[in-house]
Amino acid sequence: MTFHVYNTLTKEKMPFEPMEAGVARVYNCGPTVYGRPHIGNYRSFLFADLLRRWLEYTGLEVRQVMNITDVGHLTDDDVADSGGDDKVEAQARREKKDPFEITRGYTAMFLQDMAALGVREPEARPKATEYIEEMVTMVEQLIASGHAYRVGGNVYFDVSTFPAYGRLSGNRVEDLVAGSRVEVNDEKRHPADFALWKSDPAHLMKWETPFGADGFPGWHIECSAMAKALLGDQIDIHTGGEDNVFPHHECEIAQSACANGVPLANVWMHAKFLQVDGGKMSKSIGNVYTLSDIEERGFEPRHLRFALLRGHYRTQINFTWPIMDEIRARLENLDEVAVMLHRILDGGPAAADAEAGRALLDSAIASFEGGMNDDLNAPVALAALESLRKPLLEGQVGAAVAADTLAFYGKANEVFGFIQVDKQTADAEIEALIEARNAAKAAKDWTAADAARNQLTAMGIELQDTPDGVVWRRR
RNA sequence: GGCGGCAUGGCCAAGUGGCUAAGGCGAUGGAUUGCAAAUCCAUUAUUCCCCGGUUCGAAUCCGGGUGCCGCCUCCA
Repeated sequence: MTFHVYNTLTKEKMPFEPMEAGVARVYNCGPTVYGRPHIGNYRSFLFADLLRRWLEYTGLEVRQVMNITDVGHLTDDDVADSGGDDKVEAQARREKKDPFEITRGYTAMFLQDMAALGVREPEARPKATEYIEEMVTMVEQLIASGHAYRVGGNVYFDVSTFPAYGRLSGNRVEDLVAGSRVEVNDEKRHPADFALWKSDPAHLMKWETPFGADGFPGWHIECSAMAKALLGDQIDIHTGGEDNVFPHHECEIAQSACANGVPLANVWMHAKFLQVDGGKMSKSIGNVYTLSDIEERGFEPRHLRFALLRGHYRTQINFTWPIMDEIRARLENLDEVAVMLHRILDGGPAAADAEAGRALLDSAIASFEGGMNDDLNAPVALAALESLRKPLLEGQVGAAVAADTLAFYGKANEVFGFIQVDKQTADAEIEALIEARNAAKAAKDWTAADAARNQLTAMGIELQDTPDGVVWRRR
């Protein structure tokens, strides 16, 4: 089975076929760095990471680009004289800092969180401020080809020149006008036209361009320009959160297609929003969590990674603390699968027949790959990994199969990235305590034996007394 | 007002026309244990939000209702 992906543009699952054999070009819409990213943001970035890792698993070279938006989008595009109210500048005023300091600081925070969550570095993380020239070039092209028009220092895209506008989101231009709640902007020929470039002397982040001395880019042009600069006119997959569908991606599609003459992306994939406590997360409820909040509650970043990848990316999933507790328990069990496999490879008890369990492994692999190939069905793939545990506990796995299982488990974890697959080694202190307890047990000195065990428990070491002696694992 | 998504056991989460509705977490009883933990055995949805309909047959399709969520306005 080949990898099938759901394409928001066609509303269908289709086999994924990269334009260039063996290479997938992927662009992910990244964060606007005006604040600390929260667990909702993480979900869509983790989805992008999962996609990239699965493409790699299938043998493709992945050329992945995720932008960093360090120019604030306007909070209100329709008011021409918006007074420079953009999110980055608003935050800068709140913190009494230079807007460039703001974006630098939050970019660093974002990258730190991504690293902690085990997100692989994309090929490039372009910053919008470093591609102003490319944006200007694209805007000029759009003007020259009649898809955009200037009104003073402002430039707007003319949606009437792109009939497919609205296809991605299912919006019709007429409805957009009817549903518009914002003031009519007299400058625009059509209310649905969107800004490519704006000018405002009061703006702090501004650039001198052919459109004026005090300009800054519109909402959507940066992604079109950066995708083109780094991946080419046409790419395989473009991803983002579901909120990006409209207007952001709809506008990208229009301006890129009109500037480049080819469709921007063949496949558009969108991750659903994360809910918290069964609803929208909100600052007033106080459940807009960041990675630090997760860690303060005693969880590791990989627990959150698991929690956010546990559901299919196109279904809305919920985040609650009890769910995190469940995740912790599940992850301990997944870790233990690796522990048990290492134990067998080190000569521990295994099924007499070295090939025992082969069929179980084969079906787990088939189920894992089948799940992921079906539009990244992570729950099915995870179930396949969890199904490996029982045969191991029951001693149904032979030495040869254990070796192959461990190899597969490692590969599978290259995709999920939250399981402890490497062998857990004991240090001298742990060995000594285990020895001390064994000795105390032999002498029936239960107080001393329990003291040693409690000490190990405090160190996160769980002892398991088996008929073959004591074994341990980290918890 | 316009457009769209989702609703499966105590919890999480697959399944989208046909074997006994995956898998996990948890719970209860028993075994085991110096006591625990871990483990093993057994039990834990005759049923898939509600009401109709289509069909030999539906959790899966259609109509209506209810609830939650999203987009249309910055947002992953």
